[in-house]
Amino acid sequence: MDLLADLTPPQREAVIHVNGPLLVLAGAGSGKTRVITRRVAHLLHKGVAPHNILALTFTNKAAGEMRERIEALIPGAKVWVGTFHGFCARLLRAHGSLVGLDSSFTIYDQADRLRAVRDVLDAMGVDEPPITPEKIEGAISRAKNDLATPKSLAHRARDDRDRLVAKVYAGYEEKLRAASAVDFDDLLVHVVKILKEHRDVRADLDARYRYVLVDEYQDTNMAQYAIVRALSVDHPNLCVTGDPDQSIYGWRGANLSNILEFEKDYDGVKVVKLEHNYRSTKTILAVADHLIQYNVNRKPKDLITENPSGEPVQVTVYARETEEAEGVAGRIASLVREGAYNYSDVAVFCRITALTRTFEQAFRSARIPYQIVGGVSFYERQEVKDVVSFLNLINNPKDDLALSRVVNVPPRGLGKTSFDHLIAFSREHGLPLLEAARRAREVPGLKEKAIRSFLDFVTLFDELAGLRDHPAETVILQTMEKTGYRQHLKDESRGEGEDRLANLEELITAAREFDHEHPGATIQDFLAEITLASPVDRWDQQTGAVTLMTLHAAKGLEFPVVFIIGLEEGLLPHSRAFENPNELEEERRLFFVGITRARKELYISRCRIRTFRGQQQATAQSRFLMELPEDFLSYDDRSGVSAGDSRWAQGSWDRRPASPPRRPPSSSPSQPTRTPTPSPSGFRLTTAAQLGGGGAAGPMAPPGDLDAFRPGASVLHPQYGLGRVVAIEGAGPNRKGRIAFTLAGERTFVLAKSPLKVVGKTGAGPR
DNA sequence: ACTGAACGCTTTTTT
DNA sequence: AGCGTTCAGT
Repeated sequence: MDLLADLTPPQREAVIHVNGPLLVLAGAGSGKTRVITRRVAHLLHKGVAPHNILALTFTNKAAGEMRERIEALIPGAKVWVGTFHGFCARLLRAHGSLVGLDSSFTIYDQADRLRAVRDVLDAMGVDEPPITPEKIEGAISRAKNDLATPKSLAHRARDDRDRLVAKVYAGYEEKLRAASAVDFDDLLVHVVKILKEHRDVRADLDARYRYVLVDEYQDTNMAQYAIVRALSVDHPNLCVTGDPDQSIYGWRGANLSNILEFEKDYDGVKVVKLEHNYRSTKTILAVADHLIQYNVNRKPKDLITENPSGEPVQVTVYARETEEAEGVAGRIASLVREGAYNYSDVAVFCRITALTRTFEQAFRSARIPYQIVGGVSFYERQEVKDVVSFLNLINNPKDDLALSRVVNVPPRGLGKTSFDHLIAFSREHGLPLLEAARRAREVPGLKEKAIRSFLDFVTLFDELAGLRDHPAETVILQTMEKTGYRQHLKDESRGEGEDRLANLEELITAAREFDHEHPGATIQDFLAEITLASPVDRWDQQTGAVTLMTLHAAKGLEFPVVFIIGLEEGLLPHSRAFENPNELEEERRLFFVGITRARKELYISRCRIRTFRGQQQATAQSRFLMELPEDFLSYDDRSGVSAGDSRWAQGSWDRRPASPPRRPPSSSPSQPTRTPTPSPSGFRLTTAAQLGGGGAAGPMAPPGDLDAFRPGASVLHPQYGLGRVVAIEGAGPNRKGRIAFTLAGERTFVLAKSPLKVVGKTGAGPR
């Protein structure tokens, strides 16, 4: 076929570019994937050898898609397409020894790393860390993404917490090294180290991967940048594609300047801009474009489409989240009933996974087929993890974390005490736990019964370890039999055992498929595959079901009909982003990504009351709602509070910023981004209890002045100064208010007992 | 050593 | 609210 015939001039430019660095700035829906795959095909046509091409993506799903499309253009092309992490894992199997890594290293997932951090804290004798293990783990991860070592971290530590983090980081590294394990970040970091310290290896790889392509370049972090950079020194035929407006992984260390500075970084960069959108209606695009212009830190970009105008974007307000879910379900049902769409044409996006639960229920009772992407991954389920841990131990006998997980599964009488003795012994002799268990007789303090159990375990292990080089399916089946795990689940008194066995059956199926697709592969390969798999990878557009996923997971996908739910302050934008303008802009980009997934119809909703962590809370509408262009919206308040009073129904839209968003870059602090959030106007009933029909038990609350504290209201505190009500928690006289102070951050007060004064209502009231 | 109960914390997002 | 971790009882 002619690779160029159906391309626009800019697309063609990108496709036919062969040598030298190339930056493709691709707006949402501009046919980016198509351009990349065509370019690969073009390179191959020009005589570039397939093994000289390396295409890197962020998710396996994106990689799979790209591989498929290249395969369709050039059947049998052996181009390496994969994720950064997968690529690095493979590289480390071959070159890991350069950084002291066995080729059989284990890859730790998030749960493993947390476990490891806890163990280190334990070993350090820190009973009550001043920061949570999660935070420490996060700090370590961030450090790694920035290529910081424990030493450099210790060096720039400012306070005790920093020092603790640095110390735990050091202990953590040592623990992983001893266990011959790497975490997700290490996969990248170790490769960076190799590339930096071994010029010959770097040069070889640079020459080998003569043509490198990186997708979603705006989401690369320092480590990923360093890898790409090192592979493009002698042969800078690097093609990166991305869209700064779709950068949504800053929290994970993504560095936007990688893409913004690309032109300065490489010599003679060719830049191609793809601004033509082939996906969405004019209306949807206008809404997205209008919104994203509120970002100050941004390069202007046009989004053009010749698609039809389409329907207005519908914004709906519901009373509470159950109604939001039912409303969406009802809408989907009628869309499908009318025959315009299939279930698989529809997606529902939310900011956080926790919100999917309500929708699950609503879909179930409306008999709408759905699939949830994200949440607890299949491979994180306990029973799956147990079996997988055993596989990990077989593959890497030094993996202490894996051993501690399975040594007493099913229960064989090894409790904490015995295990502690074993740990002490292993520490003293510098042995992996498995070796310590082998010498259980020498371990001081062990009871005869425990000794025997440990030895039995080792015998069992040895037996299974003999299967190391067998196909994954065989090893799993044998493990389940010989350990008695299958029997153990069968015996489980409650019905849960059935489900768990079913999950393990699924694991076996996955292994069988893997064995089939990768003849000659070992459990090591299987383990790497499943550890690096993400929930999104299992998602399938063609299942005839509505898709329910987070906004993050939605990147790179498209659907004819999209619902974005929970447009509330604290949710989107997420409360953790409130204080940081950059994070706030990232939230806006996240919303932007969601909007631009939609091809034909877009529905946006929020509710006035949301139950979160068991608490009912009145919500404030998202500030982003006011940044959408009114002309392209149709607004529907179904929360009931406005019934019969049209003034209220319009209210929410009275408070939008009067000025158009296109503004000089140096606009005053009163620019739209900083506009204080209006309260949910038209919301006469202030507390959750009142709106819910006074459902809360207890004495009637004397409404009094407390009702003046509504989300959005401005308040004054004698000490903390000016603030804004973010949320009201609970109802009645003891209700609490969460106040975001301009200077003092967020604090919570029992309103009746606080010296807070309402000084003004930002929200629209009846005039 | 194992079981059930209280406790406390949380995840925003993911390779 | 739900979950996992820790605690108390047998």
